[in-house]
Amino acid sequence: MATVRDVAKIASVSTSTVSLALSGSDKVSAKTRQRIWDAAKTVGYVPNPVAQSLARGHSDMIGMVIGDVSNPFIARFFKEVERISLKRGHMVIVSDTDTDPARELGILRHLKAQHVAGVLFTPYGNSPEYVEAVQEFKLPMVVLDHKIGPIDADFVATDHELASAMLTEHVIRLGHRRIAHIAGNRGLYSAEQRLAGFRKTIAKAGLQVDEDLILYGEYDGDRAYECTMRLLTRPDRPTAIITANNMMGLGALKATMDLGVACPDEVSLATIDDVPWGDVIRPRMTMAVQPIADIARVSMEFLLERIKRRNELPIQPREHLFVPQLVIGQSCARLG
Amino acid sequence: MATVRDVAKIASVSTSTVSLALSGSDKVSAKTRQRIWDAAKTVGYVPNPVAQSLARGHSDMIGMVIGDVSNPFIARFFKEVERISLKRGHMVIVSDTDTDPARELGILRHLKAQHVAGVLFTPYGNSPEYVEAVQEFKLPMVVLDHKIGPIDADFVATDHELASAMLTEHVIRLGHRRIAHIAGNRGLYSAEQRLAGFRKTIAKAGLQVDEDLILYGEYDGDRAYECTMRLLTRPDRPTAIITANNMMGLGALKATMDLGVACPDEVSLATIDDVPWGDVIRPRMTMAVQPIADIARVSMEFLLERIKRRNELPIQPREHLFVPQLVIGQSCARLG
DNA sequence: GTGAAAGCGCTAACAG
DNA sequence: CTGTTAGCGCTTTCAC
Repeated sequence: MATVRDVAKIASVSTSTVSLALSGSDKVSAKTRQRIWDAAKTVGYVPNPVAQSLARGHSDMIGMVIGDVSNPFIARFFKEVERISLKRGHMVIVSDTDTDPARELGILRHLKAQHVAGVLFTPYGNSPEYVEAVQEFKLPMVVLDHKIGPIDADFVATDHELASAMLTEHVIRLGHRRIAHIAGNRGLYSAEQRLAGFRKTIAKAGLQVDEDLILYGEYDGDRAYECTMRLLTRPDRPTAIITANNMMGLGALKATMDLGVACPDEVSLATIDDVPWGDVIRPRMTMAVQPIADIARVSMEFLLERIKRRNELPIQPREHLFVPQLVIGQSCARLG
Repeated sequence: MATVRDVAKIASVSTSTVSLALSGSDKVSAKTRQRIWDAAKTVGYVPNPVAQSLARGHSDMIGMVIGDVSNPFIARFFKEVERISLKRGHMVIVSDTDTDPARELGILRHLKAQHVAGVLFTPYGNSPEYVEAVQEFKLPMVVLDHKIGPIDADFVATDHELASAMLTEHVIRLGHRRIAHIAGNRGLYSAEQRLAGFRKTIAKAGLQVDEDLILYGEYDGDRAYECTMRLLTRPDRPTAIITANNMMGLGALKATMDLGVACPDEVSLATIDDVPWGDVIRPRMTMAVQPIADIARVSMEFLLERIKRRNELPIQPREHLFVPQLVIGQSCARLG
């Protein structure tokens, strides 16, 4: 492996000049720079990122801390992030935490030790201690989906409240009055926001929110299956169910299938998030789809900006919310 | 951030002793070791992995180069690998290459520059130059799924030939005679192996292999959709189709749905790999499921072993094949 | 058993 | 503009 010294020798300059030249500094004359560039090429010099990290105090890696990659929504998000990162010269270290706040903190500690350049983070905790612990890392950070804080980080997400409002409005306009909501994790920002969108839309339509029709499914397919079973076996069962994410949407659908309750004839279903393999799932789900590529793009924009300015004073936290797209399927029927 | 020097000072020893003690060497007396351990604890010392990497010449990161995380099979595999890695003190850098051999080589180069401890690699190339390039990295490596070589790496996979043989045997026993196979990427080890299993089983049953019923779907849902459309619109269409992976299985299923050809009444479908969200997909697919956790466990075992022995002479390449599990669904009907 | 010293490969003041 | 000089934090012979 060729080192800066080898290049320096060949180009007859010092190592520091090599370093400067290769990092594209204009403090090196164009001709020396070219000479150095050529020298580097002939010896096949490739900078050692580990040494760079040590000397600079930070690496060029980006950490990504997520809840569950096996959710296709998240997997696709990761792919986008990686594509962008690589193009900008960053590798990404993903860590799947199974939505466990303790693991998240552990991973963050590891990433901090690795001196990563920055972190894309989907937090699942929200206790004051947790938030403080996150803040303490003082890493360039963009928080996704679940706003916590106040912390020194940007926030990017879909407009959760809007997403569920869109779906709720849709089923109300189809004539539904008894509408249930299977929410995410109790207390989690996105879950409560989505629930709020549901409530407000129901209220706005002059309807009464039936608290018994609101269940927490923890963003988990199996839990949503259970919730749906409870809902569908009630004497006064709802005519429509809105689930707060894709896994829960499928869990709910499975419950209707197992129970033999026809969807959409007997119960309408609508969900936030794109449904994986929606093509072969019948009925086709009506859903509020999050713009994955856009979210990834803006998140990375924010993060790279923060990385660039890492030595400046704390940057004013920015926030960007995206409007989901309402995709009409065959899972909602007109009522009455 | 506390450094070895801080610890050394407090424990009144030299930095080298600290280093030795903390790495659990028995060249340090038990009492000094304890003293150092205490000192480290009081100053909150955490070793800097970047500095360790530079000094040692390799980091404690493990690279994972895969084709497509958005395939749930791969996502789950990643989760297993990460869980094991973390437990053993390794972080993992995943890279999704979209099955592009050129990108794979690029990623491998990056990982090499990062001096990762080792790599888990699913290669999609197979040209001699490609194989040589891979070999040149001389990284502790475990190759998954697609055997290439000969190279100095272990190989772990499901017994591809067996997987398709199991499915083929199954449909033959159900009375099918005109059986089609939608294979993976032409020339790719796993694809050809799976195809071979198909051929051999057909032949063994005394049937004729109809070459027109073998199509390459490139492990891609959309391509498999196209292949299935071709197959189902033939005058002498097959009564059963075996697909070489989950995405293609779903692609085929979608084609039957779109075409209105009833599965399994008019055509039977069976696939290798677990089908994501199989619970809500009707009919339930008959499939040969790969033991993900086992594959992950053995891969990591092999890799960690190679990492440990990284300074010894080339290790005899090992190989481990797993037997898939045949899961009977409702997608295959008895014929005649 | 423990310490001194020499790096790993690169960066970044600070001179010149 | 370019070179000198210190490190970044840790590991690892090699003496003692």
